[in-house]
Amino acid sequence: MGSRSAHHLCAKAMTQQNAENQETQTSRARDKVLERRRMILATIRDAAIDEFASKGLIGASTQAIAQRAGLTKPQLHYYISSKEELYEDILVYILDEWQELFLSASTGDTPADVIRAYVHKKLEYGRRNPNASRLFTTEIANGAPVLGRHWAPYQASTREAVGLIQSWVDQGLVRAVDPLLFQMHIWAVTQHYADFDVQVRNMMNLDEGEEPDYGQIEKEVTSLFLRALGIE
Amino acid sequence: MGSRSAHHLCAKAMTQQNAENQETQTSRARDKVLERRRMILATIRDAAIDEFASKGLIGASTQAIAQRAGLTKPQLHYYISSKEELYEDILVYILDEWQELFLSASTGDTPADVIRAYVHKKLEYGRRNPNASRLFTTEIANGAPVLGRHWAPYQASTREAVGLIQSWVDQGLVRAVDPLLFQMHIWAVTQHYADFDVQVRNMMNLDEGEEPDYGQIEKEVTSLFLRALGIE
DNA sequence: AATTAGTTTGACCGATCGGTCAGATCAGTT
DNA sequence: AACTGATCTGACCGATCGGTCAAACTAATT
Repeated sequence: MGSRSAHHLCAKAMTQQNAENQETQTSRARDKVLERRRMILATIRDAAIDEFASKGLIGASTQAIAQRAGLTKPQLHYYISSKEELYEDILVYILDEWQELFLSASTGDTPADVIRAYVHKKLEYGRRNPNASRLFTTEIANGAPVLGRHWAPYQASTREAVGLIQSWVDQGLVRAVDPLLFQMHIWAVTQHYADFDVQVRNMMNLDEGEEPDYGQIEKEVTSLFLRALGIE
Repeated sequence: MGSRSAHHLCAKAMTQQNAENQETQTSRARDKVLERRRMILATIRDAAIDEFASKGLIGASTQAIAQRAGLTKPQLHYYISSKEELYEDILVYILDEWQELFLSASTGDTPADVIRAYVHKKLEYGRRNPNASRLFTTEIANGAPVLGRHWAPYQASTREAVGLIQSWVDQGLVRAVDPLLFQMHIWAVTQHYADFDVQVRNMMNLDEGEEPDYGQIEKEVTSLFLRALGIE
C-alpha cells in the first residue's frame, strides 16, 4: 500500500526523476533522495488525513496541512500539485488499504469464522486509523463528490462477499438473509465505532483519554451478526 | 419543533420585536410581519442544512446559503447573526427533532413491538430528512466541535433506553445483550441508510433517481435485531 | 402627507484562501 | 573550488471569505 502512494503523490517532484535523466548522480545518492521524499510524502499524507478528517475537503487549508507536517506552504506545494489532488490521492490510498478488509473466506472456514475475522479486522482498523475512517465517512456523507469516480474495485469486492453469503444461505448453513444488506449492516456497525468515537465515548461517560472496551464491543458486534445468521 | 427554531434563529430581527415596543402597529400587521419572518427563517434553515450537509461548517459559504434561500448576503445577515450561530442553531434544531425518535415503550408493548417501531421511525426520518441526518453525521465524524456542548438531553434519552432494554433482559423476555451497545447498533445501521445513501445506491446498482427498496431494508434491519434478541 | 418600523441594496472592510515565482540555499559530484 | 540538481523561502497574486454599513426603499399607521 505504501508503494501505491508513491505513484499518486508528489506529481511535480517525481516527474523530474521519472524522466530517467542521465547518471549525473550515483545511485546511492539518488536512493537517499528518493527515500527522503517518500518519508516527507508519508508525513504530508498523515497530516492531510488529520486535517481533512476534521475539516473536510473545502474546510481544510493547505496552510494548516503544511504546518502540521512541519513544512511551509510553498514547500508543501513543491511535493504536491494541488489540494484537490492530494485529497483524491488520499481517498484512493485509503480505499486501497480497505481492499484487504472485505469479507473473504479460505477453504475450511465456517461462516462463523469468516464473520468473526471480518468484524475483528474491521474494528481493529477503525481503532488504529480513526481519521482515515472519518475522512472516508465525511466524503460519503457529503455526497461522495470526489470518490464517486473511484469505487469500481469496491463494487467487485462487494459482489464477491454477496456471493459468499448467498452460498451459505443456499447450502442451508445459515438462516436466510439478504446478503447485500447483511454485509452493509456489518460495515455500518463496525464503521460506527471509528467515526462516532466522540459520541460513543460520550454515551459511555468516558473521559478524554479513556478508550472504550473493544473486547466487549467486538464480542457484542460479533454476537449480533452470528445470531442473525442463526449460528450462535 | 417549528416553534423552537423561532427562538434560536433571527437574533437581530427578533430583538427589535421582543422589546415589547409600544403599540404603533395594529396586531394584525405585526402578526403578518412575524409570519413572514418565520417563513424566511424556515427557508434559510432548509437551505443551510443542504449546504452544511454537503460542505461542512467551514466549507459552506454564507453566500451560497443566501443564494439557495433566494436572498442576498446582507439580507441573510439581517435574519441571522453569524454562520457559526446558524450552524449551532440548526444542530440543536435537529437534535430536538430526534428526541421523539428514541426507543420508548408504552405499557403493553412487547420488546418486538418497540424494536419494530423504533427501526421504522428511524428509517423513515432518515429517508425524509437525509440532509439533516448527514449534517449531524458530518459534525460528529469531524469530532463534534460544536455539538459537544449540547447533547446532555441526548444522554438522558440514552439512559432511559438502556434501562428499558436491561429490564427486558432481567425479565428474561429477550436474550442477554449489552443494552448500550445494542442501542448504538440500531442507531448505526439505521443512520447508515440516510448518511451513506450514495454508497448504498451504488452497491445496489441504482440510477440517480431510483430509491432503494425501503420495505426490504426495514424488514432486514428489524429481523437483524429481533434475532439478536432471540424473538424472531 | 407625514411618520414610523421593517427591509433591501451596493459598496466596502480586513482576513484568509490556493497557488506561484524568482532567487537564495543546500548537498553531493567532479 | 566550481558546478549541478534538489530544496527552501519571502514576497506576492487574484479570488473569496464572513461580516458591516449608510443610504435607499417599502408598507402600514396616523
